Amino acid sequence: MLTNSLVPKYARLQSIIRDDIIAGKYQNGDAIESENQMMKKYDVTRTTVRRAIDELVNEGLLRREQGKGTYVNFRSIKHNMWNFSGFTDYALSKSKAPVSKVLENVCIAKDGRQFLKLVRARGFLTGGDVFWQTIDTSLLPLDVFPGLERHDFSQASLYRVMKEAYHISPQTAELELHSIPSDEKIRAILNYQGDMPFLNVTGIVYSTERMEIERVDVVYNPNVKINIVANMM
Amino acid sequence: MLTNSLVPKYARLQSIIRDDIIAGKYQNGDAIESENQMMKKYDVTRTTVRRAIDELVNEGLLRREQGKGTYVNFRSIKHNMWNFSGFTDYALSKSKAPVSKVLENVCIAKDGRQFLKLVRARGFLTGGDVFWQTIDTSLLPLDVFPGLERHDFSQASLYRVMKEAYHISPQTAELELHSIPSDEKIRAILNYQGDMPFLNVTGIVYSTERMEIERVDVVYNPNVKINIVANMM
DNA sequence: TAGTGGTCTAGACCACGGT
DNA sequence: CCGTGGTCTAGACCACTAG
Repeated sequence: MLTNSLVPKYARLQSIIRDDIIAGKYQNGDAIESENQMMKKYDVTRTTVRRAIDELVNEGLLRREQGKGTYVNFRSIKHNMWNFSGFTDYALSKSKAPVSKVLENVCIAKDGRQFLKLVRARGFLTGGDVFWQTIDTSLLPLDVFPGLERHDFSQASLYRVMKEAYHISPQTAELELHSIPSDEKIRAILNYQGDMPFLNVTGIVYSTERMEIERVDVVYNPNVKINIVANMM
Repeated sequence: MLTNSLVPKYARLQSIIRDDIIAGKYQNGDAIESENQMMKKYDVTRTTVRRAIDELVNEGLLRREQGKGTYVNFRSIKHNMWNFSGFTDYALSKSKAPVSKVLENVCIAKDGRQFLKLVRARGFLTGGDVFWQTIDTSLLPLDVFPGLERHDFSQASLYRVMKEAYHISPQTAELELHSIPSDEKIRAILNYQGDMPFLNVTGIVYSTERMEIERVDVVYNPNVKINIVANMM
């Protein structure tokens, strides 16, 4: 059933199950086939079946119940993230497909300098659905990054372009945390149905040479878990 | 090394590794021991080692690189203007008079342990007026701090008591950020007139000996500026 | 080439839930 | 009782990285 290929078996099985769920083969709350059934059906070991299911549980699409079965679970997704090291790398490190939608991309003047204003919705693509995580607004000084406005940031990673095209790396961010009220525009962009207010982080990113390279403003989907580790000494 | 118990081996190994990271045995970016080394050291199979590491990768604390190793991934906050290094010291450093009002001070049981639950409003006294900054809820394990409930925390600094009476110092906090809706009770306690939602930080504080010494839940007055410096490399 | 992580097999025993 | 998911062993082969 699952013959050899470049992509691992567990990943292909994962896609098969996810497609079944998205296609509506199972309804929300339905039990999927048992691990034993899948072993035989796809001629793989239980380890491989479990790995495929593990990934889907992590995506939030499935839920296990010991002694009973594995159930379809359409609910909010939890991600641990602290995305100032770059959303793209974060997504890839979790084997998720990062998606960016450019909402605004203009050159503006501020404080006597020219900036590229870049507004993007960021999310993960999973089985045809996008789970929107953040709305990122970046102000990028064009005297530091001349020609930056010609990149397509729906595809390219901002920090990767900084490093590879300009040889500038972000090092430190000075940030300020806010809580902001629920807002219809934000809710629409993030496709967020709940009533919670939003977490908003603004600040300035500095390069290894202590140059100011970005002013950031990030609004997080309340479904995103944001964890940090603070040193107290 | 990992003898039988109720909690699975991979989870205990996971805790060991995480504690090592939090305790600073590895710096950010350091490679941890290889899977093979851990197999021998803890006398478990590679599957178990990998499971423990998988969980930590999922938490965002580790990152794997094929052919190279597994690296510590957390981004520590360099210095924080907020309360986790001690509200009292923070206030004094700003030449303000700290004020605490104890809202609740009870012993409770949770997870089979006894805790002191301490709820305090914290603020600055300026010209006869108090500007309330935060509402701190602390759960303090009484097996770690026997007799803690006899202190008067409207006067005493919690962290000072920890250090001086118990010789235990907070070192690291693992925190989660939330935005929570405006709430009449909170508004009343903080004497906050506006309509902004609140920033809420919850987490666990660890001592220099990697012991869990406090569970915190802090709600901030929206008038408070919360700044952090994040290291991105 | 030696060491690392990535995948996979073929078993085993356990705890839990429902019949 | 049987079937479910939860944990674990003891291997194997692979792809990748670095000296």
